[in-house]
Amino acid sequence: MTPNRPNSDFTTIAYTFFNEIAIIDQLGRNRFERVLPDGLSIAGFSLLNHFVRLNKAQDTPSHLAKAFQVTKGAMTNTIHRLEALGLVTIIADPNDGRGKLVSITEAGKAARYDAIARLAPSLQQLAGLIDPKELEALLPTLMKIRAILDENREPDPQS
Amino acid sequence: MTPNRPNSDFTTIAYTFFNEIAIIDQLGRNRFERVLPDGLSIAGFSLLNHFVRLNKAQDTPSHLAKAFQVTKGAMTNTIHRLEALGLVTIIADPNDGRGKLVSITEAGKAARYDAIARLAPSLQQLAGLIDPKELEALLPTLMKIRAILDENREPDPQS
DNA sequence: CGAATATAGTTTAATGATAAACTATCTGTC
DNA sequence: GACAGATAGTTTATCATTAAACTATATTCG
Repeated sequence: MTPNRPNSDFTTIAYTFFNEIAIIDQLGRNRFERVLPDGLSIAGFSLLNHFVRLNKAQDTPSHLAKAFQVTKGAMTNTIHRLEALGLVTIIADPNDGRGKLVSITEAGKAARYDAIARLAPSLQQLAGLIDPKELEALLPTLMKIRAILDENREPDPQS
Repeated sequence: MTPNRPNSDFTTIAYTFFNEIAIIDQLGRNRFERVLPDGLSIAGFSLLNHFVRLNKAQDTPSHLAKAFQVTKGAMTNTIHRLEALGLVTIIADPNDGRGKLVSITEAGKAARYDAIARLAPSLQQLAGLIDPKELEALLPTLMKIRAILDENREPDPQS
């Protein structure tokens, strides 16, 4: 694709790689979204899942934004939507006048559980079509690449 | 993550996989966007690149939408933006009153070439950090997964 | 202490995308 | 040849996101 220049090999591989990644992301996202209960986005589900998986009682918006690598504005939006659905609560941080503390509610835990249950058939189908070993074999390299991209982005996203 | 249920192995692997994919997509996209000339989006660049790589003189919006797996509305938007920049032309299809034909302009080819040149340093950096062989080794499985997801989505996106 | 700076969160404008409704044209079939 | 249905493209409303400007509170240090 790129006119004669060194590393045009790498260029082609990288281009193909990112292209496949983008399409898989799109298809995976789409498949997931279709199945999520009304009003719950992937971002919202991920946040609920974060609380349950890490067994966290509370977390700050700014820490959440960093954990999910989105801007503070995006996190404000996600949290407020979840709050409107009654799936999280937001309180002022008693120890820091600037901060807030987000907690998952019982309804939030239930919504997460429900979302996982709804997701099951879709995953079941995939499990029959993709060899889990083959999928698993990709993970170490993907994680390595992710870490490299993460460490080497130009400036940080607005933080 | 999922309460005791068969295939919870696969569930965990799939969850991790899609999570890594999403982050890599986001970071890769971001890295790419920063470097693109003003007003040119990844979608726009991909379109220009499509014309040059496949050496196509013309293509229809609907074919392009299918090729890139986006909705017709998204393609309308992408094409109109490129047209506003003078990078493509849009004419009525003489053989089909419903259709249009999109062509890349000389300015469009130049913009694509320029974008690739701007991208080079970023790729150069990555080439030094990621083993091309390791990256390449991922491609067959990624492509297989992409094909499986593609063939097995519930309904087609609005087509 | 007080001023400069950093950090937490919100808001605004813009982007690229989707889904769905809509218009216009084409195609097949009775 | 007409009508039902398919197909091409646009438009509208909505979404999740970013970047940047903004407010408010904390922290650091001279």
